[in-house]
Amino acid sequence: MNIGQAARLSGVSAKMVRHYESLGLVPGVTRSTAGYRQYDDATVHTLRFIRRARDLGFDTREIGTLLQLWRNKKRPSAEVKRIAQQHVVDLGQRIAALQSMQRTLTHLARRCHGDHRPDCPILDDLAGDAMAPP
Amino acid sequence: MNIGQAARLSGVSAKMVRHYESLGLVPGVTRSTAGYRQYDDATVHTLRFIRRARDLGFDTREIGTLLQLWRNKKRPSAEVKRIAQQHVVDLGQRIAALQSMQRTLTHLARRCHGDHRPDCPILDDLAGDAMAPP
DNA sequence: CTAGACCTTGACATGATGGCAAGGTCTAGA
DNA sequence: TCTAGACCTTGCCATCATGTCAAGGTCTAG
Repeated sequence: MNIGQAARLSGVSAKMVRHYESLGLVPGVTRSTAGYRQYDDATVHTLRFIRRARDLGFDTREIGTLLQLWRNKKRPSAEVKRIAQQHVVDLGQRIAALQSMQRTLTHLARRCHGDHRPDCPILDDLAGDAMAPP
Repeated sequence: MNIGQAARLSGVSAKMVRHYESLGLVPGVTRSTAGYRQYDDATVHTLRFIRRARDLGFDTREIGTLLQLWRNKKRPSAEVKRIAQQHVVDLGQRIAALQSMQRTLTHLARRCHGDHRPDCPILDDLAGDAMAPP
């Protein structure tokens, strides 16, 4: 099958299929006489794996490692688990950072009148004139 | 003062000071005869404003708007509040997406033995062989 | 034979930031 | 006065995952 169909079946855009190939995540593709990439079900399966891993927030480096482990029938599951747990920690840090921003902004917005008047604790905070706690 | 000192005082790297200038976030800088950018306290104040806004996750477009409002003494605070609240919503969406990933991965990792054996629900999930719920 | 769908490569853009390189300038100390 | 070292300038490249566009080749159904 051609790249378009592989893309449709896997949920990965044709562009990204080529990109993953250039990164070495998908093994060497065979080509038709005209130079078209030819895919089989196994490759589509790999692409779906990549897609799912991306959806879970893994970056391409991590996905490369996961693919190796997936292919290695003698892998120790501990290694997979370690990667997953590290990723859970990373996600937690990113979540915490965003939550901290959100908390601050929510508090500031609550104290802002939000009418035609110009005075605004949000701008005051950004400008560094932090008010004393109430 | 030169760019290095302005950078130190504002917490914005010299590189980014120049970048914000190119984006028009900081007003035209005066130059010394040798071509060095010269800054005053007002500009440092603006740079601190930008830094704080970045720390709260605003992108440069939003920061541009916030700066305009900050400079406009007749601004309606409602407009600032609207931007802040929209940003809170955006943050919420990003947080939710990350939390969803984190939840999924945490569940999968919990079910993974994490020892020398190769079978691993994490890889099974990525490969699409989702197991039926227990 | 041809229109239209599909494929190829390659270049450029995003957004915020870092790094490097080649060259000019300023300042304190010998 | 010379000089080392710190500082400044511009400009280009890289990141990361993804999209878009362009110019050109190929395939297929009518």
